Amino acid sequence: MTNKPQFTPEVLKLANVAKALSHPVRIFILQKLSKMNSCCYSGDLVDELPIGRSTLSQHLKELKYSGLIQGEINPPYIKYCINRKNWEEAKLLFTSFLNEDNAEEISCVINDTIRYK
Amino acid sequence: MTNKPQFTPEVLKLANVAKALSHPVRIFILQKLSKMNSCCYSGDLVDELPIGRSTLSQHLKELKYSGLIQGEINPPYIKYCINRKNWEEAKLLFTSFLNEDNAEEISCVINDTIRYK
DNA sequence: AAAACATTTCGTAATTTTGCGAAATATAAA
DNA sequence: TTTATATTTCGCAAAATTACGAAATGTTTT
Repeated sequence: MTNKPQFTPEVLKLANVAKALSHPVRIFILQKLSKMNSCCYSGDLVDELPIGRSTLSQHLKELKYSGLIQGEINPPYIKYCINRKNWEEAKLLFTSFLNEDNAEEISCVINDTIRYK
Repeated sequence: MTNKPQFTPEVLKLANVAKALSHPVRIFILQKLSKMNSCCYSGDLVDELPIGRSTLSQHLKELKYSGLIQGEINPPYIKYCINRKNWEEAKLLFTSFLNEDNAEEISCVINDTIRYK
């Protein structure tokens, strides 16, 4: 009879982002792509990573699925870039999670603008 | 022939912390414990989570293994608290990773317009 | 049209993760 | 000493993750 509680959407989102970041290959890719105006091709990345092409492709697929990156088809290449909107959202989520212990200033986002109370 | 590169210790550490955070149960626990002076008993947590006791115990074990929490034996209870030192280190690692995009651009795309139409 | 190229998808295998209930451990209370 | 309590460990099963090479897809170049 004791109803088991559900996770809040925020907790679920955080866990999903963390899962996307939970492999060295994916950390490496995001570290690269998150830098300003940086985009990459799968073929460039594979030379910098200790994995094969098809495995890299799977990691890129996962990052795409998580929304953190996007692939722009530019035949016969695919140009991968960070998805700025989702990346910023993930950053915000994580930053507030990591600083919940010492937050004294409350911030909120309205219409994509960060406002401080 | 082409020597495959290794991951830097920083990338490996980040991936490990992210893995520790990659499950809603573990996010929930850390969210709780990271608040100032907050500690919990396994029995308190299980009522707030949609999993059984033995499963919770496994998640706690994993968080302990990752170094983010610690368990103080307080018979017959075990009091779980954040490991402040490691938590702060993880926060620092993550914060700088998430804000690397403000750093200098390193792009692997050169002469995009010339090479690709 | 054929060959070369960039990348993904498929099929498969090994390993890890997640979850549960039962049993074990260890202490406290009766 | 028996019983109750708090928690973990064990044994198991289902599902997910990671990795690879081969084959497939689609685009250029020759």
